[in-house]
Amino acid sequence: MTKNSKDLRSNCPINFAVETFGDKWTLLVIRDLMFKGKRHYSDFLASDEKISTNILADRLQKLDDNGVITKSTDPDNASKFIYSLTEKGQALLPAMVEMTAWSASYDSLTNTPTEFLNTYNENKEALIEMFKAQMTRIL
Amino acid sequence: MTKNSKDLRSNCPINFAVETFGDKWTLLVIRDLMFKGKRHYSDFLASDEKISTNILADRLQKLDDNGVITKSTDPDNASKFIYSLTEKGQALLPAMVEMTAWSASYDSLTNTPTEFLNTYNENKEALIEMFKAQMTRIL
DNA sequence: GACATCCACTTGCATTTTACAAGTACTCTA
DNA sequence: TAGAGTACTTGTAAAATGCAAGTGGATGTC
Repeated sequence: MTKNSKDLRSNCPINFAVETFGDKWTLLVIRDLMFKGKRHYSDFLASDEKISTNILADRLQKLDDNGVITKSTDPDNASKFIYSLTEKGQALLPAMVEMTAWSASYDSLTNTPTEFLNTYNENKEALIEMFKAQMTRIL
Repeated sequence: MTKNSKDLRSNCPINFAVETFGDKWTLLVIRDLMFKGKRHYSDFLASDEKISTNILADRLQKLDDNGVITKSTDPDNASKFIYSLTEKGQALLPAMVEMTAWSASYDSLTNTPTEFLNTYNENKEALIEMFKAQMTRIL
């Protein structure tokens, strides 16, 4: 098996998505990068869902392998690394917004601000553009 | 723990999505219902990714528990069951379309028709409406 | 009305993945 | 140069998954 042979179960796009982020943790890391401005290993560890350190290390490695994030040394502190979304990772924004809208609609306990759904319903594309601009500022 | 206590790791909408369909199989079942017109247990078993029967039974049960699908007896054959998407399940369509568009853009081996991305880029909402109409016809 | 078949599972068990706790190597800070 | 911080790795128990086989209630066939 060569490095580029991904050996997926099928070439269905939904399966590609599942094989990239279909587990209990990967989307939470992407969320932290995309919406919460987290960049350092310890930032992800500190998230509410309490990812364990070995799983975090594994997921960051896989996201890097899959070209969704990149890892670089922090210019402000050589003992730290900065993780950030690649263009491929940033391109998940519309999917993330749709998942958020779905959960906000069906989870009675959601912490999503009501303004999110309002804006989503009024002008979905504007909402996505707003997050895109925010993401660009963060990265 | 009562029946309605879901005991989620957090109330973040992305986490709600992850806890609903964040595993290697659930989205594939939803895909089969949403885009492939599959309805019977044996249809899901026959999908390319080769889900095993105990996992399928488990995922169908969980999707039912979570109100994403319903199970009813097939009027044409009393020994068969029909699984179908609830309104909550159908509401995942925009997220599924976005995931498909993402995979179609970044998976060089994708089997997504090129027409999908063309239509997506030209008029995303029309694409979603088209699939919504197709879904209504299927169900 | 017995008998095989179909369908939707369930069960048992080996393998893989995940969770939790502890430890390590490298870097920065005083 | 001692101590703290950061990003991991390692060990191991628990849980989830994969695979093969079995079960029980219709259904169809003679």
